[in-house]
Amino acid sequence: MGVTIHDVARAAGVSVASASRALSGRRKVTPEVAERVARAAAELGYQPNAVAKALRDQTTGTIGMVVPGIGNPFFTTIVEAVERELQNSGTDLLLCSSRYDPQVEARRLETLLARRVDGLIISPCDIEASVPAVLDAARRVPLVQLDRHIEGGAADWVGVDDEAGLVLAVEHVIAGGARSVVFAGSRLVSSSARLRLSGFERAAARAGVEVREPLLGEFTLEWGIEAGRRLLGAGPLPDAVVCANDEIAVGLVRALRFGGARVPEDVSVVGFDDVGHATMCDPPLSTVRQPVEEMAAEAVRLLGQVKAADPRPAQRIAIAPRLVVRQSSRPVRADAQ
Amino acid sequence: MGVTIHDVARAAGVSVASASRALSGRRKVTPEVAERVARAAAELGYQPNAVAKALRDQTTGTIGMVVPGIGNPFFTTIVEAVERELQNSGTDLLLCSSRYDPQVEARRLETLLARRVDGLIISPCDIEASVPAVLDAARRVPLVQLDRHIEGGAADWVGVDDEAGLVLAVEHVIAGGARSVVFAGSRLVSSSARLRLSGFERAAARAGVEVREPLLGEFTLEWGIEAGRRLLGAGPLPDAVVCANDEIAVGLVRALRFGGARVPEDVSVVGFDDVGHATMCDPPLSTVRQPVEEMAAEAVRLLGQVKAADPRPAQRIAIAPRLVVRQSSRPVRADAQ
DNA sequence: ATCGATTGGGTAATCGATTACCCGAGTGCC
DNA sequence: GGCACTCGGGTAATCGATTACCCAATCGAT
Repeated sequence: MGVTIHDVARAAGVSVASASRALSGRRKVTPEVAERVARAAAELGYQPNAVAKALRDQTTGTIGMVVPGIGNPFFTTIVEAVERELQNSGTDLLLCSSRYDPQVEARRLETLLARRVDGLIISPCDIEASVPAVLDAARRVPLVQLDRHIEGGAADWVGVDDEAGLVLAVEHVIAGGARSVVFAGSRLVSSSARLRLSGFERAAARAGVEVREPLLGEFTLEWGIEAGRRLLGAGPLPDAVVCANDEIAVGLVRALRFGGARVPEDVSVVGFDDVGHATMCDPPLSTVRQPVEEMAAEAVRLLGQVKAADPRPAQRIAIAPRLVVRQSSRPVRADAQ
Repeated sequence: MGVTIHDVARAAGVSVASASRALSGRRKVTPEVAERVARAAAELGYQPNAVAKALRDQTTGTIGMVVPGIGNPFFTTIVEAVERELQNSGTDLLLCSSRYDPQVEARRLETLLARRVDGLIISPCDIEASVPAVLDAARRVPLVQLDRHIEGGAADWVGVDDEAGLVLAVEHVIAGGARSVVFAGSRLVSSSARLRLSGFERAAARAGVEVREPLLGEFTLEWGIEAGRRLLGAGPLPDAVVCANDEIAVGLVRALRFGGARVPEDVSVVGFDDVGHATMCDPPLSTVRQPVEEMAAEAVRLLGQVKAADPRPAQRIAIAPRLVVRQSSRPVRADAQ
């Protein structure tokens, strides 16, 4: 363990400078030297020490990513997309989970900064509580928020247009004939949770349909099941339930069916995200697709342009979502509208 | 950006040695010096450079983990468990996905080694093709295999006793009255895939029941659905299907029900893993539970003991799985056996 | 008073790779 | 032949934190 460039240089009978130059090709050496160094490196199994290189170059070839949790399939999908995107540029990803806890999130950011990552991509777990840690990090290193963001708009962000997505979903169920709608989402702790609710409310109000009290819990299958139970226990069902993500929608459909309701005949259900198993549940879920690949590519591209403590105004790139109609919502009626 | 210990020392009016000692507490300094250094560090917002520290100490406080993919809920669960386990010792996790590709896996190992991780935890994607990269890595740094492993037994391993788990599952469905059984698993590219099949075959042969041709594909929901379709298209259903993981089982149940078969009345279905949504599908899935927390704890503990190129024989720690009976399998009949 | 030990602080080496800087040899041109 | 360049190689500084080593001051004991 621990073959250094000095060992290679000695074995090749040249100076460390020549060895380094031969290996990196950043300055010319005679073919003779190049040959000897290459042979020595191969024989000794030399592998450059990335730590030393990072110290000298003041750059680690690493970017840090912090997401609320990797249990949620949306985040695993976006992590994979970011990793794929980075691979092209030879940078590695240090992945951390904040476990939906702003304190853990702040600690993870600290250690990523101590490890001198070249940049950060973060989906802040809490729209308010995450503010100080995120702004502090953005002051020290290029940072881009992906999907979720903190309030105030002071840091760059790439994500889907949450409000527009919910408008699509609401207009779709109304076009299918729904006269009463309800929103099943998450407590309003994240930007996604808030914007999706407000998009829902705006579209529903504009359409003039009956709007029930929203059901707010977690972004999980469990909460979807619970929300379905509550709907069943609260008198006549609404015509449509619009959910803040697919997990909730899948759980909700399951609970409604278990309680004897038919989907979509009695109730239309629409999800959000279109990752994971939306195509493979029963019935296949109508949902709003987030363009995950595009978001990841855009985040990486933007990260390359951002500088730490950038004085220029923060960019906010909202990518348009797309409605994907499957079988959990009633088809659009010819006489609608 | 870039406050160094020299800056702190200058601001405090002491040498870098004193500053370092005051901050680390590894040698005594006068209260006066301690106070001035602490104040200077706080005022300047000093944060030690982990890269420089790693170079000097020859240890990075980081361990690398390579799993086949984070789309599979079993791996996300085990990653989370390992991360929790490591957090206590203050070490960070560099997580990589091999995407089920031995070449990608080898490259990821290379970069983790270049970054001088203090250890590696790996679930090798291919029982044969992963051999050279894993053995090479084990020669250079402490390495523990978790869950999957390479053939030959040359590297340490922690996991569940796959064969024993399948025996539990088979004996359970037979106790429930099954006279014909089939295995739905994955192509035999990983140790898990092979051992689970062999456990199945051994138990079924011993019980003397009819054994159909196994269905081998991927560890995914999609493959479970496909496997279910194939069963439906191949004449009379077997009494029981034992699956290599829960994803397959959930997909298979869905396909069978869609095709009109009743679970568990017509067919018993048993999964493996008991992570993710086994409790929340319909019907709740009977499965073999992997003690993920315990496996993660054991892997981290073992990693602390392993040395690179350890001459002592490799350890193989197989933790006993536990059968969890829910509603996808017929209950054990009083008259059985 | 003197000697040895202890205490606390400073200087500089160290980790490994890169590269600024310097130097000698060779080349081309007048 | 002499001058200006180019080319390729070597020496040592650099990145930042830690610590081996050294030194001065103080204290206690004889």
